[in-house]
Amino acid sequence: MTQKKSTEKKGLDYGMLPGLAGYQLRLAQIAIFRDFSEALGEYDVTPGLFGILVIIEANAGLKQTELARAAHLDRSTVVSVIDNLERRSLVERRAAENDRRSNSLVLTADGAALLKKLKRRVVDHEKRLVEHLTEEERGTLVTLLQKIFPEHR
Amino acid sequence: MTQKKSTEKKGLDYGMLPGLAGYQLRLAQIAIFRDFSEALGEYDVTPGLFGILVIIEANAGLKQTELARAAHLDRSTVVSVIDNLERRSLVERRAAENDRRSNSLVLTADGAALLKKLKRRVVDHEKRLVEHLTEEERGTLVTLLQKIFPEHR
DNA sequence: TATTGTTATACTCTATAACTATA
DNA sequence: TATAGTTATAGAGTATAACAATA
Repeated sequence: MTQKKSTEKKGLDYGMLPGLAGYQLRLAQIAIFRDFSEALGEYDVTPGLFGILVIIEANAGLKQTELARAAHLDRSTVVSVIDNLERRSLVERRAAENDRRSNSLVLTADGAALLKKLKRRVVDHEKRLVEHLTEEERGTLVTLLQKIFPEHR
Repeated sequence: MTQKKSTEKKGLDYGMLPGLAGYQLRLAQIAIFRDFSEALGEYDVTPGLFGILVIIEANAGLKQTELARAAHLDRSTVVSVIDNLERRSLVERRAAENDRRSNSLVLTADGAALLKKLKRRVVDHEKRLVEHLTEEERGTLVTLLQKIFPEHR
């Protein structure tokens, strides 16, 4: 009931959707995923995988269950993710000290080298992403999002 | 290299992730999806399905291909989505006028009635979502997201 | 008993390619 | 030739449940 020019030919009416933060978040997510994949396409690394590599690098030796919690994944899902990264020689499962049930996850040299390249791409991607925003707006956006999901206390 | 208190026991280091708008968007998305599903759980409607119902309501008679473009889905994906909604008697495929290849999509009476209920839930969900934001911050957030993904020109 | 990693399995969402009927 | 919808198929990404080894 907001827009009147309906018989114009192309533009559909999105109803209440554009006013919903949840919907805008969803759209932004889609745009981001596509640009991210394009930017890192040749390396076959999704946003999720990138995040996992960063977390392993920043917490060398962490256990699979810890990674699961950090990445909001089930333990069983982490198994296949690490299988994947280990197959590609980016990550290694090491025997953990003190607990023979656990694995300690570390980046291999290859993994660390790749991550370095990925980070540069991601920074470029991030710039593209917010290129229509001023530096201040970008900061505001991150702050507002953190308020919605206060994970990093 | 930003945080120092690493041996504290629980809190992992997220490296560069928290500063990335793309990452915060991703986290917010996860939180939203979970709360949305919980809010509409008994109706078995995802954020995506909700959006599709809204678009069909706001553009009664639109064709499947038009819906595909609007919802960023492939034509073939729309087929199963509409199969699903039609099976649940929420949407109807009608013969389109002027073109016997196309279907015209409309909400059924049941679909319209359900959507009315869903909208109330979604408004509540949205309130919860942004409850840590002021009204002004909420407006700012939507505006900033629209700038990232300027779909609604 | 509880926890870690694993397996087997399945479900959702999505896309690609080839087909059909119309245009 | 081109387009609308469909089918068959496949691939991510994810979860649940049950299990063996270890705590």
